[in-house]
Amino acid sequence: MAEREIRVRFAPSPTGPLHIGGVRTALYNYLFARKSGGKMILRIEDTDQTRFVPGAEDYIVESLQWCGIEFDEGVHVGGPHAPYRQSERKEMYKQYADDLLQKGFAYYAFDTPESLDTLRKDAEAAKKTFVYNAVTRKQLRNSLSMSAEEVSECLSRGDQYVIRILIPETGQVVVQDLIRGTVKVDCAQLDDKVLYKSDGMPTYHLANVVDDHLMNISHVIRGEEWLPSAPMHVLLYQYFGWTDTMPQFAHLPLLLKPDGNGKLSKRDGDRLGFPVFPLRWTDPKTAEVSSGYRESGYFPDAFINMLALLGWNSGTEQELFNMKELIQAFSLEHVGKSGSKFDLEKAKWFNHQYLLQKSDAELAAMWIPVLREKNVNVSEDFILQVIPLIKERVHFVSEMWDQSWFLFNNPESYDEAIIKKRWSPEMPEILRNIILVLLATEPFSRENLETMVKGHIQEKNLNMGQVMNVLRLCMVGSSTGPDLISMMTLLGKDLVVKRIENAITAIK
RNA sequence: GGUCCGUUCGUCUAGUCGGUUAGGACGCCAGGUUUUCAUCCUGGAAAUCAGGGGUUCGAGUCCCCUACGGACUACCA
Repeated sequence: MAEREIRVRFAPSPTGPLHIGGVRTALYNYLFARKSGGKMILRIEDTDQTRFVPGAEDYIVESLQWCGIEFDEGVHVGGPHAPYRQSERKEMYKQYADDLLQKGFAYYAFDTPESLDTLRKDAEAAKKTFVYNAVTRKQLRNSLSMSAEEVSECLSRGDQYVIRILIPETGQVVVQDLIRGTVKVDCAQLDDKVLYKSDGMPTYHLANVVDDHLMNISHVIRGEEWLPSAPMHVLLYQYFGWTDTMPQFAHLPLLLKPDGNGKLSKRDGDRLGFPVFPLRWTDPKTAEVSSGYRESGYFPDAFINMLALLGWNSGTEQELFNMKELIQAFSLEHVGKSGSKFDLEKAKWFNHQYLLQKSDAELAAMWIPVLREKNVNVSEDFILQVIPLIKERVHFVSEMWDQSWFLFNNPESYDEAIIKKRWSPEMPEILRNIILVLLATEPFSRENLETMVKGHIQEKNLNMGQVMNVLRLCMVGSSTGPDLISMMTLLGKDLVVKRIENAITAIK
């Protein structure tokens, strides 16, 4: 077969925010396209008008942009196959449905939704499943069971109708899946799905196949939930006579709930306390807010790295990949077959790794707005000195304040447990002597401080651990925090002395 | 219920040509460093490869069965 240009698409439905499973699908498409020098297309599948959610499309575009997933063609960037919104392609689909009708691969059906609903309920009551297929279609109201006159009468009268695919009574359909291998299904198991709805819109199945063909898509990489309908899609390609340009399929495994089983859903995030959406989303109807990775402080590259490894691996022991490296290393062959559970701890670890990779200046730029909000008015230079002291201790920029507030504000209380453990009646006297030493330390540099303070403690034969920890208590109010001497250097002589005096007065 | 897909440490996974002490990472535990905590370093526990049958000198790897899990089963995508 001749070399075919690689063209893949990500085709979400704007029915709400894109969840991380969708982002991962987009990512794998993107990596696959970039790896092979192919094109990446964003198509919006909005054929269901009843489920349209305002803002969802913009949300999808913004999310993907934040993730660094770029498109060569699509609803927001245009391209040779525009429009890329299926609602705007509405007029194009009818002719394809008609084509199928003409070839006898599809038929009109006049059953009302209510009548079908009743049939389904009856079947359910009899512990069976109603299927619109070879065994039932002759008993239903359609162009197969009705006379030609009756059909044209219904049509000219303007009766509501749908167009259904005609599944062969016998035979097999074979789907070649890049991830799952050969999947065979008996036609008898398939049902006559609606291709064209009574509102004049195609269903996913028709629109999807037609657009993939028209847009010359070479590979369909989508979620596993589409695997059961893939045989019908293959059949459609056969019916249209497009088998020689039919895309190759790859059905991705699902993202599962971290606890228990089942696929990850919006509710799980709320329940387990982690975002399932890339960006924060406010439901336009209910005003309900769902958290996002961006707002939770994840770096896009960390988020993408984490997501990429949920279902794919490089085959090596490398775990940290930037987008460039992901593109280089990606291959569908290394995509797993089984669903993977999201792991919050590992997601945090990834973010920590990326935070460590950022320069102090980058972190300062992200942190300063947070500090300003807390009315912290210190020089940028000071902030730049704080960052190296605390960056190793946090997963997120948002956690930096908790690790450093005492460098900006004096402690107002002192940990009782530490007082009990380290404080002694002679401590005020010892501290006063240390203040004297501090006052004599000139310049107040890290090196000087260290030799002066430690030298004094040794000289006076004091307990190093006790004094140092009390000094930390004076500075921080508790027993945690970065290196003591570094903190004291940063705080400066006046503040250090003041904090010791404060502590002496406060602790009795 | 039916159809299809799946099943290696708690979690993400390596393993793609049958011969490995079944490897790595997160998390967990211990020791070291840091006179604190975190980081970091070292080490450890952790998978009878879902179970059972085959095939084979030899099976996580091939075949069959069973179990369990999941997806789908709309004029939704």
